[in-house]
Amino acid sequence: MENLEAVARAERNPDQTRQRILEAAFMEMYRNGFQGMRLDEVIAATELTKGALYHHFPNKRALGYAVVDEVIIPTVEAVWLQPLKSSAEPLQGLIDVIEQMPDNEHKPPEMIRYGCPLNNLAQEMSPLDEGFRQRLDYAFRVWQDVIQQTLERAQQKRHIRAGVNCEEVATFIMAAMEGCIGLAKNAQSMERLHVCNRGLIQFIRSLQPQK
Amino acid sequence: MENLEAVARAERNPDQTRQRILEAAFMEMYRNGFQGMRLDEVIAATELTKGALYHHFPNKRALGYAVVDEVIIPTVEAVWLQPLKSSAEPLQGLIDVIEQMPDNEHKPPEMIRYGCPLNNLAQEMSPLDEGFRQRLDYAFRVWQDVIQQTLERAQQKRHIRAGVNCEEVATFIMAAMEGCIGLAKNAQSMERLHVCNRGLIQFIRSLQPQK
DNA sequence: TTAACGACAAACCAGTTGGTATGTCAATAG
DNA sequence: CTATTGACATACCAACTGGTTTGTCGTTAA
Repeated sequence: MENLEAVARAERNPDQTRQRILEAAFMEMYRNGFQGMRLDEVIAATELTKGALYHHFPNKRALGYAVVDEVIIPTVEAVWLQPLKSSAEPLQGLIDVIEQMPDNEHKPPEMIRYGCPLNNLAQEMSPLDEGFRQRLDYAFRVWQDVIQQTLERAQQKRHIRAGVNCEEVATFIMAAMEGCIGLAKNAQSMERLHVCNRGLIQFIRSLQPQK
Repeated sequence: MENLEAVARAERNPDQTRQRILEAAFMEMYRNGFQGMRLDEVIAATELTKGALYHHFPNKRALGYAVVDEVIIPTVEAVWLQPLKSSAEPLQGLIDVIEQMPDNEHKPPEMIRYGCPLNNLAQEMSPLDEGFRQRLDYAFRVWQDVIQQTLERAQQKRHIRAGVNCEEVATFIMAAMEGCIGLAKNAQSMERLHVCNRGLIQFIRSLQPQK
């Protein structure tokens, strides 16, 4: 009785099944893009069936949206935003996040090989699908806000000059980070990521007051 | 006789046919990515047939490679590199190129809507196909070299500090440019491109000697 | 004059893809 | 005890997609 229930619970757990689908779909989208993701591959990875997938998601697009909302955005928040929010030294915290970028989130090769999941999807889908675009734009704006707040904290501590336009600079830093990752991904070179990041850090340091 | 030849030449011009295919394929790839490009759409745009397409290109991938080699790379050279090479004032020339970015190459909306053809393809294909990756990596390196040479000229003219590492900075500038375009594309906002570009120009100005 | 060839056209094909219709089965409500 | 429902499984399909085969026709070389 107990045993049977346990088995049944293990085999039939809708929330867990849904989560497995989301994670498999994320990996497929990360590697092949949304258009390149094949539902058959998601099914194979989850060891489920097409019926199961279409029970949880009405179509491919809805699955893609759910991956953005429930996987990508929470991951960005956890990996990029949380460390910034919680750093006591805002400017150094920002530099630390950039320097630790390659080690973060996924194993190092993953990031060099496939780039940033958020930006990948944005570049692929934003001209093609307004639903994707809006979701990804939201993610970028949240991210930018956190960078901006970090810069403003640094400004209050006199770690960067008073004349610096924090909103403008935050926009640029975020764009530059994505640019660095993209370039390193195309070169398939960790060295290139480091070189590029050093340029970015040099920019951030240039915001400091001249002694 | 003359007339017949002229008609025949107009209707049967292999080089021109090939070029028409390349241009139509480029537009399809620019809008939908390589994987998203449908050969049927290329055929429809050229008003040719599948037989004609496969007469000029052995398969889809070879067509994609040819688009990179014969359309994208020459365009990058003409639009981005030539102005830099020929500018008498290197540093201001670099800034001008960035400021005129939205107007350049294609009509303004085109660039905001679909981004940079080179970077789009790089982000989509570099993890999936080594042939694409190498071609696009070559394009990025040529581009970077030109920026680096421009910076070195500026350095000789004492327009930027002697201590600046021109290779590192060139890498970063190129990455940041792509990042700015990508961000603006996701936001579908020209204003955002300008904001982001101002950050980049601020960085370039920070390389100047302090007075 | 004719055989070969280059440049395409038309028709066709096999594999893949997103999506659907139907069936099964255990849990739960009444 | 039974009807219903949620959570899947199985089988299937129409549309599409890259690619191939075969055919046409004007030009060119021998």
